[in-house]
Order: sequence, then C-alpha cells, then structure tokens
Amino acid sequence: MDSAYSDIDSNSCDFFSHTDEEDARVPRPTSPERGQQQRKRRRGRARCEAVVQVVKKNRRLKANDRERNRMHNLNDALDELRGVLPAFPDETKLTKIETLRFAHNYIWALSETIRIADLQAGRRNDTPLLRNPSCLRETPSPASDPCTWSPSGSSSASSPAYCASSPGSPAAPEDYSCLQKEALFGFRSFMPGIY
DNA sequence: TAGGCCATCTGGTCCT
DNA sequence: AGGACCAGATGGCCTA
Repeated sequence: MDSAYSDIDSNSCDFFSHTDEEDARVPRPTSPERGQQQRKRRRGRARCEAVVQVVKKNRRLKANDRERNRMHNLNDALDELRGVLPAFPDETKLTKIETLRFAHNYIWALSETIRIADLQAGRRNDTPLLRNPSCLRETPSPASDPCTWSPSGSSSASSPAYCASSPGSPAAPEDYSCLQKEALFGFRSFMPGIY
C-alpha cells in the first residue's frame, strides 16, 4: 500500500481544491450542474485527505516498528555487554548507565593491570605479558591482596572494600590490584567515585 | 508518594 | 525517498 501512495503528501489533495476561477477557460455548466460539481470536489477532497491520513499513519507505524527494533537491538547489545562483565549471581541487573560506566571502568582496570604486568615482566625478563594472551585470563588471588575483599562474605557483597582511587585519578602502583578489584566487584559501592 | 528506570511514541535531522 | 539516529515527552512499574 505504501509504495502505491509513496508520492502522497499533505498537498496531494490540492487537485480537488480548484476554484471556479481556475476553471474559467472551461465552458461553465449551468448553475445546478455547478453545485453538483462543487459537492463532488468536496467529497473527492475529503476522500483524498482520508487516504493521506491513512498513508501517514501507516508510515508512522512502520517508523515506530523500526525504532522499537532499533532499541531492542541496543538493549540486546547491552545484555551482551552485561554478560561479559563480572557480576555476582545474586546481584540485581545493572542499569544501562551502570553497565556503560562499569564497562568503561573495567576496561580501564584491565588495561592498567596489563600495563603494570607488562612493566614487571619486562624487568624480570624480556617476555612482555602483554603479548601473551593467556595472561589475561589469570586473575590475582583475593586472599593475597591488600584490598580486603571476599565474594561470599556477609558484608562484602553489598559493601566491598573501598579504594579511594578512580579511573579519573591515576593511582600509585601498589593500588592497582585494589583498583582492579573495585572495577570487578565493587562497582555499586564505587559509584560515588564514578559519577 | 516521590524518584528512578524503562519502553514506546513522535517529530526532526542526517545519511545513503 | 526511505531508513537510521536522536532527543523530548509520556506513562507504567518498582522501590525506598
């Protein structure tokens, strides 16, 4: 239906609005016939405008549908992002803004971890960890960390240890493991530092 | 009940 | 011309 009316717009019914003056060159009918013609034009215009309204409505509905799909795709992408971000099983679903900020934070923390690991490896030997992808999967043990955090602890899940540093304010090297933990697990309590 | 979050609709603008 | 993208408006749901 849309393609058949693709050239329809609000002016498309102007054809039905011709005045008698515009038709001056056409031989004028007698007055009863003229009244009939005017009524016909009015009816034609009304019908045309109704069609235009339907076409416009259909276009709007199609646009709404596309917009809905677009937003669904966006939400699917956000869900995928949530899926690759570390989270507690019982943690409530991150909101959209939390997801984006957490991802930003997480990437920053991982980058710093790699950078520091790379530096340390460079000091020990000539094999930078950065070029060894398997190193990315190794996570430091919480127990050996100065930042006290325990995923099963009664208080930790809801209020993990707080680290003063934030992505916006680079920390001293000794803080990095702490920062990484915040990026990984302490997101919600870390929010004041993010906003 | 106020405030936050979300889905949807809508009209405008940009892009292909 | 049609679709993608965007931002504002609106209403529903949930929680403190």
